[in-house]
Amino acid sequence: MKTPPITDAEWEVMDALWDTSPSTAAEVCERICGRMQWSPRTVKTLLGRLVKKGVISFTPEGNRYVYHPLFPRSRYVREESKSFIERVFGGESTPMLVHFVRGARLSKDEIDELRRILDEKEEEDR
Amino acid sequence: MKTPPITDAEWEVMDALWDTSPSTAAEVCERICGRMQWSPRTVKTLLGRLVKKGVISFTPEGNRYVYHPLFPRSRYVREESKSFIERVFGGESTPMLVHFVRGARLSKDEIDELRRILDEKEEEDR
DNA sequence: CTTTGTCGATTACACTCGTAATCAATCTGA
DNA sequence: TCAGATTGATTACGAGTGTAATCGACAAAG
Repeated sequence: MKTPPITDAEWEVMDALWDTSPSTAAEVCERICGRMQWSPRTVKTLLGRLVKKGVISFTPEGNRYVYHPLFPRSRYVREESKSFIERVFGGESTPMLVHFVRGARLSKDEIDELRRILDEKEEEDR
Repeated sequence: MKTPPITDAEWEVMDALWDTSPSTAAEVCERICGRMQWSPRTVKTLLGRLVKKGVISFTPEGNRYVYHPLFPRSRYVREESKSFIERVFGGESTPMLVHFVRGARLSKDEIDELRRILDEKEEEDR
């Protein structure tokens, strides 16, 4: 099943749900309405749209709905990454890596971690 | 000067312009209308919007305009990257690097190149 | 000169997004 | 039991987007 595309505002809601689910609209709002300066209505609208898109689902519980994601976050990370790399680096992920590693500010530890990962990759390649 | 945000369709046009500029509307269309299945009208609309946004400019030449970008591509790459990392990795670029290096398929040469970059970074950090 | 094609400018139009208000049903506290 | 709070559903509405068509000016062709 293909993941439906979601917008910026919807990501915000999804992040709350991926973080803790299932959650009611009120619970989601509690986690993001402050930071986003959103009315609870806005959150409900977004939840409704996400349901209609098939990105989340819900279970009625008393008079309210308890919402839960239908896809793991990693799935969306993968797709967002793909379209980002596609658009900005023409689909080539190695130049992208070079670009970012070159531009990153990295501590000694982080540099070592990346070296370790490269070592592993070299291993498994053989 | 802050770069105005541009949409997906506008990126397509910008890519053509970054690739070869200055260019007339017809030249841009020649490069992308086929792939995008766009009418030349569409390209002209987009060029007009980009001008109005202040992303490109033009010089009248005879009865037509010759368009050119006002910002280098790298500038937009930087900003797109920032908002992507913001959204998907919560602004933390090191976890992002780890994620991508881990997931990449890299040749021996590419692994070595990345090692070299890491070495350089270690140098300059000291 | 007149016709025909092309240019940029203006206008179109349905769809999406962000941001909510309203409404009908239902729960809850007094 | 009854008024107020809360829920999801429906509706709103301006700005932005994708995708063009139309219009008036001008240039090239005949």
